[in-house]
Amino acid sequence: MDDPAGQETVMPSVKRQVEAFERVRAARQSETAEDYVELIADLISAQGEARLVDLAGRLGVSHPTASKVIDRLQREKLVVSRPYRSIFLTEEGEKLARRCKIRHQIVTEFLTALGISPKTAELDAEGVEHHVSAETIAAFHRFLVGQGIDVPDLE
Amino acid sequence: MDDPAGQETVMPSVKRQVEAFERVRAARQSETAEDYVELIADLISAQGEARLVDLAGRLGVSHPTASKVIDRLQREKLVVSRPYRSIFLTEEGEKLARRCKIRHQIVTEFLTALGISPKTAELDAEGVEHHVSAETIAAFHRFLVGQGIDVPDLE
DNA sequence: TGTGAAATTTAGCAATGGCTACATTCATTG
DNA sequence: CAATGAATGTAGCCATTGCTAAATTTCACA
Repeated sequence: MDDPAGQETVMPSVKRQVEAFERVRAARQSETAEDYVELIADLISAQGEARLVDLAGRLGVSHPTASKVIDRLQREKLVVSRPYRSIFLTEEGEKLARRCKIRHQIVTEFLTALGISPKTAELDAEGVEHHVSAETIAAFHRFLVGQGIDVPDLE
Repeated sequence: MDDPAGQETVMPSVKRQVEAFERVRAARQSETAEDYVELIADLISAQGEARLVDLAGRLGVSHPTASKVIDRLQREKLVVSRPYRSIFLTEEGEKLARRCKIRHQIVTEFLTALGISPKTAELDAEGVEHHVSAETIAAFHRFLVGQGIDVPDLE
């Protein structure tokens, strides 16, 4: 009983749809890590160090929650911290943070260039950034360059 | 110790950043519901009914997993199903599905119009769609219309 | 009509990320 | 140098969404 007569069925192939959902689930896995790592990098550059309180405060989350995530990131070698001390990024964490920051900027500027208000652009970018592929980022970048907007290079 | 001298600190305000992260967390809550509801609508329109197996198959997930999510959606009054029977949408579920489908289409067509390959556009749209605000959807829509591309109305 | 395969449900496990409440450590300052 | 308040850690709860394995129901067909 596939696609009964007279019905325009516009569904993606099972294979592609499964692939899409798998990618979304994978992104969900990395989203939290990316947000934390990016924030930690920002805090270090803004305040010289990243404390748990500030992280939790910026994320709008309780400190025990932030603490648990930091534990996970430490297990995943993205972050280092000693008890009661502030949080540092590993090499790998720094690399991830850099990539995320560039991607975040491109998405934000792209949305702004489309005529979206700065506030909405920032709010949406925070969610969208984790789901845009390299190809899409490249397209956003191309668009910005085409508009004569100066934007960080893609390495 | 805010913004030490000689350091260009480009961080959003705490308030806005918290708001952004809160919105992302809220979106995570609704993402699953939206994906399921949209899929159920598609399956019903394509095959006349939505069975658990097909749902799970399309999502790339085990059926017990899909079953648990359906339970939740039923608690949330988006879906109805009797034991061992196929799955239906409530009024509310149908409304949600319609909104999601339109949004999904606009995002996909927008990405495609930007020059992104159809495959990537579909893959990325699946993740992005849950994180674009009404304002951003409107901007995408405007862009498509500006390109002379025909696209469903925003109701 | 009976039976076996397919679909669904149920039980139970794990990881993640929320939370509150409480314990501990650090660091400032009186 | 001791005390107090802020920061951090720990324990334990919950919901969600993954999974596998096993029980149950439905249904089609021999």
